[in-house]
Amino acid sequence: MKDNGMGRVLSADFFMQDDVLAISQALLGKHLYSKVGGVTTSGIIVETEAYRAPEDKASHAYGNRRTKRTATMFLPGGICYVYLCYGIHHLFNVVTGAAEKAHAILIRALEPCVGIEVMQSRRQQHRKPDELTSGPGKLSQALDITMQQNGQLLDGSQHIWIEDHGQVIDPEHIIRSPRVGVDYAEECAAWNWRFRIKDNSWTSKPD
DNA sequence: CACCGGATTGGCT
DNA sequence: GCCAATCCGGTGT
Repeated sequence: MKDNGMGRVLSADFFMQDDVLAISQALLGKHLYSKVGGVTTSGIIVETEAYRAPEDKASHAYGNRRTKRTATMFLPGGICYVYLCYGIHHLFNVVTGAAEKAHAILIRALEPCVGIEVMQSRRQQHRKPDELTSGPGKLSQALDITMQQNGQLLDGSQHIWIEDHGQVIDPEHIIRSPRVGVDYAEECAAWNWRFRIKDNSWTSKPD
């Protein structure tokens, strides 16, 4: 366990847990950091979604489908899974569980914390504070997360890591709802695998 | 090798 | 509220 003086970097033990739904909720209130090009930025995780192969039809790895893209998800928990969505947006996921279990958590929204001015400049014309990190594509742009980070370790030795700063989210303050944009996933689309901090203004739209 | 469509966003009607 | 942007993964021929 590494400590930079601010918080504890989450260790492999945390990400290797088997219950991706529990980890998705435990990540709320944790701090996601990026250090790319020597610049540090961070935000508090306020919204997550779980994706769990093989049974989850919304997962890229549904049915344990192994391709060049999904290979990352079959690696041991504690690494980044990044992919390009709609040819434009990089979406950032945390891989969890043991090797060969393709579990992943999409980070959907952050409350900006460190390096807000840098994030604003990366967001260019969309620098309104409430548009900085209130969506999975937005937060990747703000933290400069690209395909370069796909497969990287989250242990603090690379560009992306997650810290525990002691903030605890009361389970009663977590909203559970269906995931966004997975209408194609048939019965899985109704599963309440989206988790948000109640009354937090930084979560993504739609509600 | 052609086709379909997406874990989104922002601009325009 | 509608829809284009823009690339490539996945599937089937």
